[in-house]
Amino acid sequence: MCVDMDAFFASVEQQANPHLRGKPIAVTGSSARTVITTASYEARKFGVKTGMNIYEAKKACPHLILVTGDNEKYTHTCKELTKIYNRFTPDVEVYSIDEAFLDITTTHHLFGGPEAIGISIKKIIKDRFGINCTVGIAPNILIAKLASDISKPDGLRWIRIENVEGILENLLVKELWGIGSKISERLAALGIKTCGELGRASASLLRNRFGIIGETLKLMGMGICSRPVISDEEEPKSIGHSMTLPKNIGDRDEIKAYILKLSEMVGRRARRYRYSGRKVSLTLRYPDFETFTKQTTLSQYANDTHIIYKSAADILGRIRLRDKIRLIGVCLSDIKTDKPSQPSLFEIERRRKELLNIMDAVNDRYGDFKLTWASYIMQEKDTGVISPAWRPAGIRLFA
DNA sequence: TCTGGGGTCCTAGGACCC
DNA sequence: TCTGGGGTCCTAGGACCC
Repeated sequence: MCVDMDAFFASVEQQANPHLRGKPIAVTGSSARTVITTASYEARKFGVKTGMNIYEAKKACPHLILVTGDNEKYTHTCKELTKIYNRFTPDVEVYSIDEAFLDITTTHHLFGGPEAIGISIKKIIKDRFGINCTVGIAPNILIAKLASDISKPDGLRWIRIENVEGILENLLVKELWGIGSKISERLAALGIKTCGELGRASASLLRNRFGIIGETLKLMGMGICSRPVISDEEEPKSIGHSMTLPKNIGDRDEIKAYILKLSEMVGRRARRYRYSGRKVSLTLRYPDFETFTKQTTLSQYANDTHIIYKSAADILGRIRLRDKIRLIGVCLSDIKTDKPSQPSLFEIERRRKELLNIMDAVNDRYGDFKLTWASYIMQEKDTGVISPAWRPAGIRLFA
């Protein structure tokens, strides 16, 4: 079963503020150059879509109401939703903040069958949070996801195994979870437009053109998918932050000030959840949107803001910039959980760790960089205040 | 008042080692 | 009288997802 909230962020905002109900609204980020994150269905009627910039969205719908997103609200709701799913099965995969997979194979009979569970979940969520969701039920995740995608909004659809073939026959491959614009274009070049055609395509042809995923593509066309519901929370593989700058900047010291800011955000999140990483990457985007990433490997696992910052700034130092920069990103990857902190043999190490812990605690409570190193303040002074980025992150690493 | 932010997975090429 | 085969690690880039 796939449970997908309808226009999740927008629905939550409409619930929180009755004035917004029934109106075309869109949730955005907080920075100046933001885009639409979610549009209410009232706004979608006018053509407002996720990813549009504000200018485009306002052009499509002049009386569109813009609401700045509040991630904590959505994360909180997501956690509450997860508890509801868990009443029906322990096998719940919280795939994203607004979407979950439930394996009800062995539990549905306890609740009167799959459809009854879907109806119950929809009702509980509607009663409790006032928001709609769409439920897809199928023999596997791929088709359950499809069932919910094609039944939005406020839908419930059970695709039984005997109906899979018929539904896929004329469905465009792009509609399948995992087939994006590039693959569907390449398939179209082979004369494959529908899932039916994909399922009948030559396996060797697909293998030749797409390598290892060729086989999977054919199976997907046939509606076959063996991906299980992964209810165990997996360890994250990277922790990163990026931000589009209020204005494009070319000054390296200014860029470095943002790198520091982002390094602190990354380091603090890593420390909070006890992760260290061995690779640091810096992503930059030019005004024309060309985007590139360079990374470096550390000699040891680390999560210190200093080390992350220094690595990222070193990378910057090796780059010849051809233009101003519009986006900067810092990411820590190749990460692992820290061992239960074994006290260091060295007094100075111990004191340093303790100091960092205290600084983090203060900053968690009072905000980024309320307590920081004097050397950092000197840098920041040059460039004025840097506002924190709004962050529609996955739900994994929230407190 | 042009185009966000956070992720995962895969491929390919080069350096280096035995 | 032309240069193997097997492997790891590293970096960069791209496709895809929400």
